Amino acid sequence: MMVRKSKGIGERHQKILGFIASYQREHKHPPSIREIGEHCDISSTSVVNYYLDQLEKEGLLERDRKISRGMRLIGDNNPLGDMLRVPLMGVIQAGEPILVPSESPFTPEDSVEIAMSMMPSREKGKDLFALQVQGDSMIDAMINDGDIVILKPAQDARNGEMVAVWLTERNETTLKYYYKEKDGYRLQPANPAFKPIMIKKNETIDIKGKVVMVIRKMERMAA
Amino acid sequence: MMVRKSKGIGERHQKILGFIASYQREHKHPPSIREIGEHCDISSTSVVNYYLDQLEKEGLLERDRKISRGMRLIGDNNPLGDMLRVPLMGVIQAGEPILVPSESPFTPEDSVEIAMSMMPSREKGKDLFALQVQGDSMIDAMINDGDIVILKPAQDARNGEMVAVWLTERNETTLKYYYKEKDGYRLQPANPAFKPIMIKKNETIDIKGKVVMVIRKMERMAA
DNA sequence: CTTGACACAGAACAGGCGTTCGGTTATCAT
DNA sequence: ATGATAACCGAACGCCTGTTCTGTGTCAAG
Repeated sequence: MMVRKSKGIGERHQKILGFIASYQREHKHPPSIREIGEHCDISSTSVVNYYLDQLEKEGLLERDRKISRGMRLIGDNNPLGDMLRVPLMGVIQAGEPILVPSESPFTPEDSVEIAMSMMPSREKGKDLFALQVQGDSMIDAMINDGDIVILKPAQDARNGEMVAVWLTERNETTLKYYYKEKDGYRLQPANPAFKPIMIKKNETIDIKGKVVMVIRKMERMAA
Repeated sequence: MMVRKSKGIGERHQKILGFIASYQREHKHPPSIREIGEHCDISSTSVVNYYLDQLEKEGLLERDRKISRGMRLIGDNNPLGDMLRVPLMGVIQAGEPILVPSESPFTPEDSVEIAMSMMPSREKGKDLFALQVQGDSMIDAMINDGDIVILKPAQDARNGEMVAVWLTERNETTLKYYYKEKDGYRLQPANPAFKPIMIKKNETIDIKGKVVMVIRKMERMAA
């Protein structure tokens, strides 16, 4: 028989970690000790328990004693994590006002999953929503056609925050950094190559939300 | 006593769903029927079972019969999901070559969590890595200072793919759309306002990887 | 009033499942 | 050789847990 001298983790440990991960991916709950044994060619539950204890000592696993399937993978092994499901409300484009989920009648055909750990500040509110940018009108905000922007509903903003605004007078939706100034507002593009839009006090701006995150998937591109 | 006429889900159902979600967030495994009962003020396991069956009929829950804690939330209720943990290898900036995780000696001080469902194509390979952009040198790629780019190691690319390249002759790292042409290569910026870089056949380009995704967190901005 | 669906309680049963303990084998340092 | 240690096995014990069955009170329709 194979004998290893108790240092670090061996092939058997790896196999068990891998099995727990794949099992949990499939069933969404951890396996039992006996299930681990079956799939890792260990005929005795006590041996599985033996390995599990070692993995716990190594800090790769945590166990809730006495609780069925009470184990969880730690660190890089853990395939599961908290995530936010953000409803994808539709598209945002220059010519049309964006649709903010005003209370109930929202039907997210699709949704976007974001890892909790990636969320800035503590915008962990459940009222976030996402829009897909259509067209090149947001280039000056460094946002491409097809990008997904995650927004948090808001009516006002603090200086330096990027907001989605509906410019009533200009009949335009845009994403800009917001600055309140003495004679009105300054809407600053993210791209320094573009000039800011100055809004006089008599004009109205309609802040729809704060931009929390921008995601761009690089699928492919037309030639 | 309260009596509801069997249509849809009521307050009790909501409470149970909420408890399962929060329990799973905390323990990383589902609760037992008795645990649900305790926290939802249901004194009999049969009643919990009763509600669980209804939730399953409503399609909000799935159950593995006979299996301890064998339940999972479906759809928007599910707080857990498959995610990829991508190692954050460091920074990418114009003046320096990027460090690609060449096999083993990689020490991801930090990592980035991406929902599996957000991954383009089937780049579900585990060899992805992330870099944080430093400086404004990638503006022409529509990528800001501070953005995080997810890369897939590659030595060559197909037309239309965005790649990270090290331009040996120019001593520069850049992100561009890649096009092979008759007399060399054309590296096209994402921002149409910028001109492409033409690479002659005698110059060498060193493709480091393909850009799979770009993520921008909008924390705040300096005034 | 009767009937029946519905919401719920409680207890008992049976299998699931973690734990424990006595034993066995193989390797290695002394 | 020999004792120590690591890596197993098998079975038994007992709590954990899902399931099932009987029973009760409420409310609305007939």
